[in-house]
Amino acid sequence: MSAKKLLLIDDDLELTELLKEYLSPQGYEIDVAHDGEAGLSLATSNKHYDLILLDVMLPKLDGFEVLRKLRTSHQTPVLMLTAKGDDYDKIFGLEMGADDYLAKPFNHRELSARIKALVRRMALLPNSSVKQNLTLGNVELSPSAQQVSCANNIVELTGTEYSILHLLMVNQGSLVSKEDISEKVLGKKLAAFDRSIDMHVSNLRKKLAAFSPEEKIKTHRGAGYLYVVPA
Amino acid sequence: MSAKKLLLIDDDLELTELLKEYLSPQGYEIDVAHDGEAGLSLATSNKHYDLILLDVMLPKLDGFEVLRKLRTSHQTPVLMLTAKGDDYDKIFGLEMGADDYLAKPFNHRELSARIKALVRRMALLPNSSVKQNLTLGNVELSPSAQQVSCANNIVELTGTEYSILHLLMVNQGSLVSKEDISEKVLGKKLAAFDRSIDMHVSNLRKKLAAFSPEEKIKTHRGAGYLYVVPA
DNA sequence: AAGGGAATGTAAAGCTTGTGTAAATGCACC
DNA sequence: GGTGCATTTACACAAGCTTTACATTCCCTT
Repeated sequence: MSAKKLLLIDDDLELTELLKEYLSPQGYEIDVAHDGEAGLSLATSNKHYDLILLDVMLPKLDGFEVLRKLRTSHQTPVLMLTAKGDDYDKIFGLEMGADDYLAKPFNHRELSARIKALVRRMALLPNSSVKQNLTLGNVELSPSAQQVSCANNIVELTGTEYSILHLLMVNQGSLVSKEDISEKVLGKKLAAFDRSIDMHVSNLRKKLAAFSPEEKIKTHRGAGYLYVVPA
Repeated sequence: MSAKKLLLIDDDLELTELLKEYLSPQGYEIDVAHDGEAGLSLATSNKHYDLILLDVMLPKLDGFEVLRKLRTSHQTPVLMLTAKGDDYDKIFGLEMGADDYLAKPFNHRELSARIKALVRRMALLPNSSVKQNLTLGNVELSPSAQQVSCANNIVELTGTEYSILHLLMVNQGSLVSKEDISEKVLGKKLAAFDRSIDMHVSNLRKKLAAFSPEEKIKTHRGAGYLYVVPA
């Protein structure tokens, strides 16, 4: 198991130094950003952090904003930190997609335990360590670049289209319901008469068909979609 | 997506009732156990909870013990609750494999938010249910894809046809009445002069016959249908 | 053995509903 | 205000479930 990479986003220089010194010996690699913009840019870089520690009070872009923007493209676990022990803040952060929340001042051993719990849990996820390319037929999907090529042509996909294709390809040969797609890709329950998944699939098919005629995403009426690998 | 199943293990009857009433309307199915042994036994049953809420102070088997034993076989996410807000307890729980820790008395909205965060994160796991294929003779039925192949040809079936075939194959060698088929597949009682089951069976036979001549679905006049596997 | 009625087989028509997709709208970001 | 993407709206279409209609088969009765 390689060292886990953490990103610490906090403007308190004293605290970041302290945490760095405290966590490094525990086998973590730690990068630090001191404002929201720098943090977001690191978080969305190709460094692939295992966990982000995010302060709420930040210059340039506050913690909630960083989280919101991050979640439009990344699912990296986030542990939020805050000076305010305020319940409302906690709830807000968690609902926005944070995985945990700790109020300052915190017991450093509790922080360490919570980091460990999150990292441990994430390690159970598939592909968390190695993001390898996924090739099926003439479609190749590279998670590191969030890019797809089909018959050696680069296909320009939006983030959502990419995520749907990824989900379908990972579950290749198995049916994936629209409910599942909605929850895993859009992060919300599928509402009645919601057609957005259909639209994304439609666009996805159109883009893939431009380079590869054979049908890859099959519809199972009333059940969901299915990615089939051509024999 | 079906409702998330939670298991609440706590001996405080008042609290469990309260939580049940608070969480049920939010779309969770909640089972309750009032001591450690009952809780552990439910947790390790085949109910497959999405999340376990575990009190520390419990009769018969304390929360830490429940967690320790659970973790020898299961990875179900656990959120621990405790009357003591003591940091040492928190750290101990988290290090033992809990995913989160909340001290009583807690803000119910914070609990709700933390449950949501854990469930959301777990939903990113791949579909764990590994459904086994069912093969009889040269007919192979794959539940994950809701697809059937016969003599290695993919047979295009509608959802209803698939369900009927599945039902008949599961009950291979024994008779299945039209009443049963109607109730289990169509979800309604069979009405007099209703011919729709006959139609589905007719279409099913036609599609299977295209790849395999021998008769597979036999009619028992006045009784129902029967899937026979050739000797 | 023959006739008749009831259950079944199935083609075709009817009807409901999910799906494909263009276009409009909304929304955030620049 | 323009761009890019997600979502909603709208409508046509097609899939597939059910009904109808008639042919056929199977028993049961005589």
